[in-house]
Amino acid sequence: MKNRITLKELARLLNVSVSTVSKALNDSPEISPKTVERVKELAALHKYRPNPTAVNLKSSKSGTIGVIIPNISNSFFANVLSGIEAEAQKKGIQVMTYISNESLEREKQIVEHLTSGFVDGVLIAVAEETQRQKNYDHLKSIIDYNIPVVLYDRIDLEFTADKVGIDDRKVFFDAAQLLQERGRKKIGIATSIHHMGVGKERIAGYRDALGRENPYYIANSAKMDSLREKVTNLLVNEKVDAMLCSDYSSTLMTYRLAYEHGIKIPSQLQVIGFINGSLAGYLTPSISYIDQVPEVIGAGAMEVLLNRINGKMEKPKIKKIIETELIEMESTK
Amino acid sequence: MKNRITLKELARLLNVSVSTVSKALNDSPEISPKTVERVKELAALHKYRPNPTAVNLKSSKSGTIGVIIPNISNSFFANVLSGIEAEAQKKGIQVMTYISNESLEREKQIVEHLTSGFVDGVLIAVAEETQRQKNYDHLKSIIDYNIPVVLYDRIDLEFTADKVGIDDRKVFFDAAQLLQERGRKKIGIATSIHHMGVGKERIAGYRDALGRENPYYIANSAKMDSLREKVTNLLVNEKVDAMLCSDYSSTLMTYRLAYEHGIKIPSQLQVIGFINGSLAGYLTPSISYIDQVPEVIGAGAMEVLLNRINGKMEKPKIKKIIETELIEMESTK
DNA sequence: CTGAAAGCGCTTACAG
DNA sequence: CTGAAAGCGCTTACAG
Repeated sequence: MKNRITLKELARLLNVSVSTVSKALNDSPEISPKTVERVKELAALHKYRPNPTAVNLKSSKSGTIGVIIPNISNSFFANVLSGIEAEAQKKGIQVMTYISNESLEREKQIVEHLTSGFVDGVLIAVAEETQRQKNYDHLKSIIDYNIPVVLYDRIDLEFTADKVGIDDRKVFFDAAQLLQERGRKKIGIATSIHHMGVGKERIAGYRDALGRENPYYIANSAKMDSLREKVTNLLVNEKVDAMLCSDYSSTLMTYRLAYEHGIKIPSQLQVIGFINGSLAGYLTPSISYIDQVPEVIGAGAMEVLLNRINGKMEKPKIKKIIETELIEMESTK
Repeated sequence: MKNRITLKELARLLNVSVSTVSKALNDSPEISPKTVERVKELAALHKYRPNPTAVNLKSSKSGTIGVIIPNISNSFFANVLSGIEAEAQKKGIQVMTYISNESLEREKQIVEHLTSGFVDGVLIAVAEETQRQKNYDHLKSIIDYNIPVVLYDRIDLEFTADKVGIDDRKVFFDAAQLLQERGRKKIGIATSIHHMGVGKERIAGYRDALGRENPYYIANSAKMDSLREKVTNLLVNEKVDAMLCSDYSSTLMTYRLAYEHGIKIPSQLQVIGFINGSLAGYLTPSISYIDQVPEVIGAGAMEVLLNRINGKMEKPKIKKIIETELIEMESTK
């Protein structure tokens, strides 16, 4: 058992005061070069590292941020976390991870924790239930405690905070247009997130592209059974010739249903999905997808948060839009 | 701006000492019921919560554990994290997440951080590079600092610590046997993790099942291009009639290559993969897979770690094996 | 250039 | 039953 050495112990061994040791290690100009050298040498020998808890207590900073993730099974969020963590590592920040599982109750508990002083800032994608109920009081309480909050990805909601995400409306507008350019006449949309802000924006983008004269084909449900039914209806009865899928589940389900009903992709049905790149290329056929660049969103959110923490930003909240890319693969060719 | 209220402030408002307030809030029998009530009332009014950093400093515990994840894009690890986080939440423990990206260098940096006193314990799945180089010195250093370490999932390596994972050898033995029972004669294996302990065990299980008399068909490479070539060779030239895939990438790649070469699943080729359940059912055809119950592994590892931290376990290190299940779907029927 | 003192927000052994 | 004091491991304004 190695016991971590403290300043006090170092001071005793060197026959100087604790203050001197502390200053020497922090390169204070007050201390003579000779002493600095002696101190640093011994510190290195004993592999001294300051106790982070003590430093935090003094500075009333924790060097830690909290990240709230709605659903880690969704690889999009896993990759956002990856971007956050990479950026944190560069800046020497620790990341506390919390998973809300889309639950308002759980989100409240997490926030309760966070406001007790664990973290210097919070990154959050608001849970589905929270958005459905439009209950943002707990989020306000974070801000009341003077802890900066940045919303990532799920940014289309009526809550004032810094936001980092994509332009959901434009992305879907562009995607629908691409399908039109490919000669598709009956374009449907599948979504399990239509009751969330981002979901609504995506549908709005789809409508914008189709225009008033064309009928809309919308399969929307957060319940998988019901979504399955609605998508099947679009594919089999309405015989749409293209599908736009707004999220991971609806993308995979659309693919699966086309397979089950013997509908050929892309000849009979073109598909654009929201799915991560590594999976997109493996699907059969490979699927055209919108690369949401999750790592970039994560890193961007982290950057905004750090600027906010360090007081480097103007008062008004900002909205940072990350550019996405539509990657064409077999499903639209 | 709400400033967090402190014990001192509370004491001032109540005209008692800080000690009294502290004891009252901690239900010390020393304090009169009346005082306890007064104190608690005011504390509740001001939503007092103890500063965790100060409490940590006193107790020299952080109530935090560190989790090192090799690769978060792999949904298996994302789900393990989910299990860890859920268990942590129950026990009131915070989780610091670190992603090694399979890099030894990064893993060393993370450990450097962890040993400076941030955490009470560490959960780790050792990075690929680390295992390849068998360089475990940094892990030993965690233990030297008296911080308990539990290895999860990647447990077949020569490093003594508590371990929680699955019986990789048996799982693959059983899977290969199932394919034999289904009448398959030429069973191949695809793996991108053959140089890791778990990968070796899986191949060993496959060999055990085939026995000495049958030829082995092994496609192994950590490089995707090279793996693609080797799997193609098994499928097209060797004409294997079943494939066992040891990990996420090799599973998806095998499926994709069968599709590209017009090989029908399951009639011409039966496949068993390592992939998460939600994806397995959506693939076309749906794929039989080994459910590694990642959440259970995460929760189990957390439990062992907490017991270790609280000194509730005997000296010798333990190995906890989690039961898996083979879920049959269309690809083996 | 060095050190004693105060303090970050708590807990707890000790005295009264 | 209450409070003063010491201490967890640091930093820093102040004195010398």
